[in-house]
Amino acid sequence: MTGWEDIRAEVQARIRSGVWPLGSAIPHEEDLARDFGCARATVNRALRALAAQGVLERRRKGGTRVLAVPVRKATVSIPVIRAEVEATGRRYSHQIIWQATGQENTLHLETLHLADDKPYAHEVRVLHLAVLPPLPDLTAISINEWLVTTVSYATGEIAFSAAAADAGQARALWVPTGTPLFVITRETRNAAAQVITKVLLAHAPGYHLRTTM
Amino acid sequence: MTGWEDIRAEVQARIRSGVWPLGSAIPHEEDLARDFGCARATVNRALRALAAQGVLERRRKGGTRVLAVPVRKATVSIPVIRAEVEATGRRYSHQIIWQATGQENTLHLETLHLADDKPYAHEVRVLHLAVLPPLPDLTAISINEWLVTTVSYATGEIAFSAAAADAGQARALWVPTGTPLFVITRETRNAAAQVITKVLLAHAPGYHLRTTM
DNA sequence: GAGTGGTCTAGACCACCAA
DNA sequence: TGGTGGTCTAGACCACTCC
Repeated sequence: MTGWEDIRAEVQARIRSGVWPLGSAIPHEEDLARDFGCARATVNRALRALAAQGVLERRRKGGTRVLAVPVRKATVSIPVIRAEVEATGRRYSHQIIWQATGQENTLHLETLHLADDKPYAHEVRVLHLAVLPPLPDLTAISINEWLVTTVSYATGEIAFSAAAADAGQARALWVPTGTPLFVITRETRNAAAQVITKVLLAHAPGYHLRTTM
Repeated sequence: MTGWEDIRAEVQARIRSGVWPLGSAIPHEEDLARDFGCARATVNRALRALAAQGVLERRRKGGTRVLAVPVRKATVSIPVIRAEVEATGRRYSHQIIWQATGQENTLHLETLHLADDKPYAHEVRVLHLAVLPPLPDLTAISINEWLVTTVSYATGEIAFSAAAADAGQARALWVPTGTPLFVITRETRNAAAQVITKVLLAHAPGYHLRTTM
């Protein structure tokens, strides 16, 4: 009857109804546990979930407060491109358009990802070889997929934007220069905060990145 | 010494090193708890976190297995536009460009969001009035912000894409027709799965949606 | 049906940080 | 420095599913 999901819903209801206004502090876990007639751990689970959603802000000693500015948070999946293509029933392939070694032991790679032999996404990547194991044969497995399965879990930043196709992207994706492209840029670092790779991925027109709230 | 984060790291290490190959099943929580010398709840917390990350797949009775295709998951914040603008130190304002009532008790709204009086984003929205409380004065508070603070937590779908500016967007955002725009479309439903609102939000050039992994 | 993850409890200790 | 959230434990019951 009083699962942590129920408590999450009840807390949300109290915020929405104004019992706990935006920006205000809410009672401590122990008080809430007594109110709801459950263990503190159950309250804790509910409040942690709300904090992860962006509804609450929690601080040791500072207590829990309702965020003054509600923020919707959505989780987006960044799949391996091969899986993304095959999920739509198409055949995946990729071509290395160009590669060169750069300064500081880096490898620059320009790759075209295809779905049923039609351009799907154009990728420009810089790899920092010093912080990576020896590379595999990149014609057999895309660098994208190899990194995900090989490198230990890493942190990084992602940015999504729209940009006009430059000459290289236009040629690779069979579109006129200036065509709007959905662009994902990523910078990935290993556990020691060393940059592993930087990527700029431009998707062919029609691409949508979908998620649910 | 053996916190749930340590266990998560250890499980990830075993997956990465091939002890537990992609697609394979891993031991039950109880076994792992004995191995790691901790309570089952601690293992559970770690494995749940990995499942949320997209590393593991868990099913009652079916056990836990390593996903065959690793998926990176990133959480993006969808802020209220006013807060988003003010976070950059600029002054927020908005204008209702056009509105009209449509079929089935709907309200169509075209809004321009501004930062320091320069176009920031162009919004086209359909509201289903039957499932909403009476609307406020929309010149005082943007519909965006009112919905977030008023409507009970809702589910919905979001999609990100790139599109060429149409005539209306171009006029509102002071850009030529055809300019690449970052577009967010949203469909929000209430707890009864009734559609509350649909939005198409086109951002002025230069917009980036950022997040971390 | 039975095995596995999902969750709750009551108690405890700890880490952090605002007062 | 004391209060608050973060976490761990040992045990228990439950719900979902695969067999």
